[in-house]
Amino acid sequence: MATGRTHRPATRSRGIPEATVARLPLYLRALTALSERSVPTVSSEELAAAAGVNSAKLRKDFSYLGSYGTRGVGYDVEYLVYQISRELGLTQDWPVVIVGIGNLGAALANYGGFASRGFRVAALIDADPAMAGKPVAGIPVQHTDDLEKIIKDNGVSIGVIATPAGAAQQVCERLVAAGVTSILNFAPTVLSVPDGVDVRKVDLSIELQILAFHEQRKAGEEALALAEAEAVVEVSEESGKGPDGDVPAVMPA
Amino acid sequence: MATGRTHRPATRSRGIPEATVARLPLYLRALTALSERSVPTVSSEELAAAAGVNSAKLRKDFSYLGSYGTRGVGYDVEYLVYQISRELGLTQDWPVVIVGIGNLGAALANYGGFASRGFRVAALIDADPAMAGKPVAGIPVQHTDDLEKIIKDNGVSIGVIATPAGAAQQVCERLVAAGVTSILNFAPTVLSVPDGVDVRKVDLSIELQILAFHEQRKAGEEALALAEAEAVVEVSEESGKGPDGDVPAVMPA
DNA sequence: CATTGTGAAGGAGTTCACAGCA
DNA sequence: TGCTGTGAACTCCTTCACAATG
Repeated sequence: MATGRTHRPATRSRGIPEATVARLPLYLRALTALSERSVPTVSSEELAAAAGVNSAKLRKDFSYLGSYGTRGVGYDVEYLVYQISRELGLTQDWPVVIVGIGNLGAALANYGGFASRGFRVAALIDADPAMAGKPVAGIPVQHTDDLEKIIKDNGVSIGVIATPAGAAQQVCERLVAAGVTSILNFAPTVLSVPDGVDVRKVDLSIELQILAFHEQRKAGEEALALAEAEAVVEVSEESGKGPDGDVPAVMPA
Repeated sequence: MATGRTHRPATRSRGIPEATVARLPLYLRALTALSERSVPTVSSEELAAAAGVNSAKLRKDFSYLGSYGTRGVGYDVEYLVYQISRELGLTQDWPVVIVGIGNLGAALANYGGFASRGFRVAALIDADPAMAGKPVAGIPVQHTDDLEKIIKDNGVSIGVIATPAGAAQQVCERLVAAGVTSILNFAPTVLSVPDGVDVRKVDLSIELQILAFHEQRKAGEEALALAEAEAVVEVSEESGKGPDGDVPAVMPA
């Protein structure tokens, strides 16, 4: 779901599957918790439970990184933390800019987990001149006019867009032009970017809509189960196409 | 990625693939924009471009809903908006509660796109007694003590968790016990829930870590490309196992 | 002998390419 | 003629089940 376009066939890269990459942060979090409790080793079964995945999947995921476990014993927690951190590129420091310091942008700036793992909020940028200079989460907000300079001066390659939908594409283009190659988009828009730029999106309303779909389905199944229990099987199983009996031919607004 | 566990084999349900469900909101958004510009019909090619997917995929997705297009012409915008809305369950109203009114919770409460499509913030809940009664986004915050009553009085089935990680699992359990069956989790924790409850998670730091992985890979490829360009092919292609030459045998903190 | 690491089977999602239809 | 709808091929991911092994 991440980028859509894969980067390139990659000259015999040790291709870690995208699905695996997406789970590594989950494992890392679980491992970090174990590490803080000074647990020395952990089995695939235990770790899988903590991360909310199945153990075969976890073992296969780890097998892409190398053979870091010990048969009969499990995995060394500290060592795995290090290996996964390195694989994810968290042993280096990633300066990040957040563009759009509204409610959400401010919340992101204040988010603690940010700094914890290799990420550092290098700058906050907003288009509102009234915001300029005002500190948010201890960092002074800078004006959009200086975006390019800020990116370059700080060597930023990861940008977070938390602007209104209307501004997102333009901000995105400026970020990319200034050298950003990874974007985390909170604006409800599809961003188009050149090849080689990664975009991930976080979209509240999409998530809610997906939940609503399942919620509705549950209600439907409940009703169905009830009907079946009552053995009142009178469902006319044969509508031309659309799986659905009473739909207006034209929509009612 | 949503729930992990599928709901049940479903008595001959018209199984819309999960991947398709996850794209329907995207199509809906693009269609809504077209609708607002009074565009009457749209081809799979155009709509796919607007939604950022490929047209074959879009056509296959729509084929799961039914045959709503016209060959040689395209899709009727208004009709599709209605069909997708209905499929997603957006023709009804979904009361939602947000638990945890910190920076993020407040940002979510203020988020406009919320109300736009079938969702209504029925209540805001926080554990801090000092917050009680204080209005956020025009809605008075209520105390966690009343959580169960609030859920039941409002017939809430979708809950949003925006608490700190430590509180999330407990809040989740109370929500579920009170009747919530869909949860959108912003806390950086794995929630465990009984069967039949859907959880979707939104996790900033996971997204950033995934971006960092790709970012690091880009840097590596760049270096590789450079090396190749200089034709200095002196890569010793044979390290026992771990795809990596200089790793400390034990991690350095 | 408990637990990893992994071939092989199975399933889900994507893309191709073209038949079918307005 | 132009565009949809879809079987079939393909790629990616997950799960099974067991041989390998510290």
